Amino acid sequence: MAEGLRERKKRETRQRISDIATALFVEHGFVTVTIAEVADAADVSVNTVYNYFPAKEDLFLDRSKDVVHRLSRWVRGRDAGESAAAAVLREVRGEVETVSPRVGLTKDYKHFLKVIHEAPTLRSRLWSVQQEVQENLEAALREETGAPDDDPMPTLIAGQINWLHQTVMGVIGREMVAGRDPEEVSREVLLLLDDMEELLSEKVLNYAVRRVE
Amino acid sequence: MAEGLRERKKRETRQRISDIATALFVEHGFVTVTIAEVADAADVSVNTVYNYFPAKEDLFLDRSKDVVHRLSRWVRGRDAGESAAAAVLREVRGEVETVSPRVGLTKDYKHFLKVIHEAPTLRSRLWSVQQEVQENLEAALREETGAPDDDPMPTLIAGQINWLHQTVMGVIGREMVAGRDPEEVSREVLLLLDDMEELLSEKVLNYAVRRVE
DNA sequence: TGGGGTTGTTGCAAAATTTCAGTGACTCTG
DNA sequence: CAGAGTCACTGAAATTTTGCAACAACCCCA
Repeated sequence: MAEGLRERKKRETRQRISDIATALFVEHGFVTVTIAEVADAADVSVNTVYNYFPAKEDLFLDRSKDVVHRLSRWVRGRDAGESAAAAVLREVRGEVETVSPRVGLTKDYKHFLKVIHEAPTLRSRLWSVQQEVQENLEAALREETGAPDDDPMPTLIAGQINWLHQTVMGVIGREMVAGRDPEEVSREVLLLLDDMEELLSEKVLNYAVRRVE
Repeated sequence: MAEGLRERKKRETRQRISDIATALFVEHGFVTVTIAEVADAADVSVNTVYNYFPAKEDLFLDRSKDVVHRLSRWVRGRDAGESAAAAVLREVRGEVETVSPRVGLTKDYKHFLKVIHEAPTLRSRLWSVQQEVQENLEAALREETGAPDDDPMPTLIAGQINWLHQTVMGVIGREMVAGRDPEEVSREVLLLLDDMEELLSEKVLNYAVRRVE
């Protein structure tokens, strides 16, 4: 099962292109940097870039793709006796408390978001990533609870949990772009999370509780 | 204040382009139809099309733009003694009960959604419209309640209400694309709305209640 | 170890989207 | 009615994106 040279090179090339592109975008902006420039800097042809990334936006959002499975992963990993929403709350609080870059609590996240902010097509794509997160979560909930296909509850709960996550990411983004201090934002968001938990109904907070053995 | 010949022609041209484009997209799909074909059919130059619409997607989503103010309008028009969420629930139920095309309960909505479904860039753009709806609602809530800028509550409530709306539109879309009967979907969605109302906390249901004179 | 199939890469070319600067008709003001 | 300004429209160019055929590096198996 050892990975061949071919596959490694492929992965390396892809990563290199994405990294170089991201760096260029952060420095000069998304619209100004052309695909040709990216290809030049990465020392590949333009076609090779398109071989890995369907569109220009994918060059920048490639790393955001791991967020897609975050919520479903957290839910699947919930403790015994813990509900889906409770698990997500716990995990989010953990990330926020530790001022983790994974939730954007880092100085340079600002530059990242700035690129997205000034490129409408990128912003659109980011929202559709959020949508993927929710669809993914819904599937996980349906699987974990064994709810039938016509049961709307997984859809609804996924929406509620996604609201939680999306709002937190949104607020963090807004504050970081404003140049706030990560530690400070962390403290504020923890308070916000308390507010949000209070806004969730008991039905949401008690959905998909993992059976205690 | 009479509208000059210039402005009328302008509006007419814009509308004509959008209409023709939409018809072509519905018939042949979004990717297949080229801007040049749209321009030809509308008897204008390609550049004129771009004069009115910043990007190809805007040709199709132009009519969806009035959805942006829907939630904020409903909230601003809430009855005395009625909360923001209650007003939205009431209005949505009204639209669904009357099997209104405004919420997509119509046979030909299917073709409309099909165009969006098979064009990733269009789908992205649609999500960002939803986002605009929420931002708009948040602003309305902040204005109506007079909440200070650092009060997170309007953001949170807007998110909750937007969840309501977005989920309803999503379910309707899904069912209509599946070829379901509008009347039938209407009945189902009314039940769904009851489920959703039960999932909303009292805090949400009682936010921004209009003072009784 | 060598050959045949697979596959990533590339150059070339074309189609389509999108941007830009100019032009001419219309409008408004004095 | 003269002149300045505005604005829709146009032609040309830049950029993104797709398609195809060729090439070379890698992988697998005899």
